[in-house]
Amino acid sequence: MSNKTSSADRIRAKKKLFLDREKKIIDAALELFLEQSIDAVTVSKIATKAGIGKGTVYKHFLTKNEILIRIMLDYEGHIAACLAAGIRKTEEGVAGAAAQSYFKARLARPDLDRLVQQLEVRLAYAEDVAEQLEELHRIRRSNEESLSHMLTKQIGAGVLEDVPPHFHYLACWALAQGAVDLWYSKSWNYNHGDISDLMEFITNIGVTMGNIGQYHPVAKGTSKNKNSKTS
Amino acid sequence: MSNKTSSADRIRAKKKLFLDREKKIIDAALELFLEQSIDAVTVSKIATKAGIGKGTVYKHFLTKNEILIRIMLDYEGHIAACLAAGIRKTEEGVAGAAAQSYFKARLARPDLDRLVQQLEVRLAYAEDVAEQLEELHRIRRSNEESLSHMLTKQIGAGVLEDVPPHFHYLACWALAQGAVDLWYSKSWNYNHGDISDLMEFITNIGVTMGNIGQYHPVAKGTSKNKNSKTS
Amino acid sequence: MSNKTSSADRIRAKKKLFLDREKKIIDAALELFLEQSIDAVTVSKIATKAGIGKGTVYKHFLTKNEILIRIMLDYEGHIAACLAAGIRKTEEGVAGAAAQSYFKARLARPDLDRLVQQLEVRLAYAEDVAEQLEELHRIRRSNEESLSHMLTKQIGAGVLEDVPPHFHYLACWALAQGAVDLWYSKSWNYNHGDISDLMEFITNIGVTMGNIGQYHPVAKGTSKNKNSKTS
Amino acid sequence: MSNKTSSADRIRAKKKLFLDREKKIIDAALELFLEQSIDAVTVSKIATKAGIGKGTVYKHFLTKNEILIRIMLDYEGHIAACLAAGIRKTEEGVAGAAAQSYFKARLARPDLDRLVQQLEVRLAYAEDVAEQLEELHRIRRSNEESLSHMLTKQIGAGVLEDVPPHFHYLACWALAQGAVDLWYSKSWNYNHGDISDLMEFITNIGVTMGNIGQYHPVAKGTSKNKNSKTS
DNA sequence: TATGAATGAGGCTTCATTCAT
DNA sequence: AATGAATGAAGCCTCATTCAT
Repeated sequence: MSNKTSSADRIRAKKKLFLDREKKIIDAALELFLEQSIDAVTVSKIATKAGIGKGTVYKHFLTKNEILIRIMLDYEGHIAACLAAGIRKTEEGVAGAAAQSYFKARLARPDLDRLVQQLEVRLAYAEDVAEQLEELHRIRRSNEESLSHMLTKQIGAGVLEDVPPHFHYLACWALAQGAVDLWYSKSWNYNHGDISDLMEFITNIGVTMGNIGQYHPVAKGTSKNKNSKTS
Repeated sequence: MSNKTSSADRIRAKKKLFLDREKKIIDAALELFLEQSIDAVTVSKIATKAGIGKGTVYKHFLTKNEILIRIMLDYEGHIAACLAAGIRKTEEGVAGAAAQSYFKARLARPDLDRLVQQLEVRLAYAEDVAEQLEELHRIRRSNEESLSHMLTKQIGAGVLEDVPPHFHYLACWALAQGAVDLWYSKSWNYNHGDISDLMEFITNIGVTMGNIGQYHPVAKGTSKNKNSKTS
Repeated sequence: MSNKTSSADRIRAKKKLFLDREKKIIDAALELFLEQSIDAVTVSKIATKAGIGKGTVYKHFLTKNEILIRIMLDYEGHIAACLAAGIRKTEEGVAGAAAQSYFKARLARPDLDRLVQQLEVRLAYAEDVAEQLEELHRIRRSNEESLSHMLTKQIGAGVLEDVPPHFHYLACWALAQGAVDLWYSKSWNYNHGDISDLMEFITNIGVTMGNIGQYHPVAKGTSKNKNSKTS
Repeated sequence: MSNKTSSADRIRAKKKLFLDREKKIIDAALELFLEQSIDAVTVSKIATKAGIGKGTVYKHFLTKNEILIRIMLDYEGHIAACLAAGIRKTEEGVAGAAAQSYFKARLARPDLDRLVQQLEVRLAYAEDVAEQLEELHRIRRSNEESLSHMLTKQIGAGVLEDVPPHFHYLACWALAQGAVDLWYSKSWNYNHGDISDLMEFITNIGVTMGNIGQYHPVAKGTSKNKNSKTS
């Protein structure tokens, strides 16, 4: 009997080892993607960084693209969960909680968020992961119904402008998307010391965009203009 | 004398032919980039599509990357010009003209705009075009001063929220960026029939974001909700 | 335990196989270089001749130039060793042993020697192997000190002409270099049947050049002039 | 009649122009070959340096190789002439004049001499200039008969060692060849300030190699060893 | 089961030569 | 006659994937 137990243990241990290795691969890939050009990341490098052999990588992922898609799925799952939580809060009465959560989630790791955007572009035409890519979109859309329901209510309440409800969340998505791009854009002179204030400013816009009625600019420490007229 | 003239003519004709060929290459590249994955576009394919030999491409561009950067520079120059025109209008009193122009310009050819975004990512680490990439950023920044000046005035006038002026145009940039992404995103269920209304909605947000005071939702035909409560 | 042993054995066998393949590549390259123009030898041809895939070559050598440099280093190492042995003999009292050894070594495989000379010219401006090229020169110079020491002694003893010691070995080097060129020169009418006698004649000069005092022409069977006046 | 004359003049002028241009091409090629790697010299560069169009080059030379061979033939013709003059002097009684002239000629422009050596290697397998290459060898051999005749006499006189006469001039050729290589070799530590003394030393060896009887080391200023025992 | 050597398709680029003007 | 744009063969190298050990 102890034999059986130890055998089961061994199997379990092996499984754990296998899963650990999978995570190692993902992490290694992620690290590499974030520190260098995407094209520069080869399967070889990933394997080396993960501390395993190149062949082993293919025991876990059928193709290189599957590693990429896996990173994307993991990330989008996380974002979707955050959004879902935000939606729940909104439904419980906290106005703007959904957008707030969404922005916060996406701006928490802008580097990773941007990476996922870029990976998506690479894989757009990849046939070997077309199905998983569809899964990715499904995850993104997973909250659409709740969002629509929520927004329709708010439109009905006169809080939000009366446009098709998806206009609201799509605009919100667009702004978040752009905010992430902005974070890493080399095109602007702005002082990067401002970055969190800037993101707060943008988040605030995202939370209130489409709102009807008085716009409430303020926000705690956003204004850094000493001699502002409103102060 | 007629000899001289015809000789000059001939040279001029040759130069024109040469420049035409350059445009042909760019156009061929563009067409291919827009219809398939960027990695799938090879110099060979470009040459074939342009109806010329592979070697000829290298008479016009030092490297493949120079073709890409050229596409980008051409485009960004156009955008910058549109923005500059908008800024002028704003300064002449047309409120929101700058943002309006900017959004219009970028959403006029969202496919091209998106391509340029993607090309930029590819070239981020390319050493052979580092300088031209810097030039690209210079073009983008070329209007920053005018923008800052204009926005500072509007902040002073109490029209815009009192934050560092660049917050305003960066937020605007972010939203435009995201709007373009949205256009081609496959992640959403929304009816693409809506697309121009949606973009108008977003543009409207872009034009008024950061504005203080009453938000004016309407816009001509934006609302398509037949049984909206406000109607 | 047998398991461990066999595992270690397997690893060792693998390593040997790998090194064997390296030798195969070198040999294939060598064979090709010796039978056709250097420019005509492509990596593809080398791989084919070695019976392996093109990509495999790059598992062993970072660039094509590294194959060339490797051939050169191997050869120069051998020559330097021969010279070193000759120097030792000279120091033990065998007059002229160093020069003798040197000539013998270089003329043992004049084709290979000449190839190395030519490869060096090709690589003179190659940036990717600049360092290894320096190593090559280091190998060549590795015996300079011993040579200088030895020659200084002989100059002191009045055996050699009193010029800076390096004059002697450089002259010797030059003659050897030229002798190799001569071997394969197509410019001369001389009967190639003579070749070894000719080389012996030259070697003899090399061994005695710079010697003071009676020159001893003879040498065993060098003279083939039947009706020479001195006979 | 003046018409005819001017027409003839014009033709003559044209011919001169044509020949001038040919020289320009050769000179440009030469200059380039001497200042950079041989492979780096393209027909384009030659044309540019010569100040003419690429196509024009092909009006003068059928292929690129013909330019190379032309450089070689010009040079070898010069060397052969120098040697011929030396031979004449020797026959007039000046001992060693032939070898002396030969060494002097080849060491006058060691860079050019070396270039020709290298070009020869490149063209060894070139089919398009095989014939001209043969011509090159013919030039080199053009003095063989005189040399043989001269040397046979000296052997008969007991001045030179009794070996086939070509042994003597081949050995001499080899040393000259090697001396040129030595000039540009990067493999040696010797002080390049010595170079002309070194070459004089080698020339001296070349002139006396194969001589029977007392070796006369000296030579005017060759010895730089202050405390030499023979002084 | 893990490994990493082997593979070869395919990308970018160069340059001698041609030929229409 | 002079030109230089056009050409495309051919070279080097990369890397995702396979497979024997």
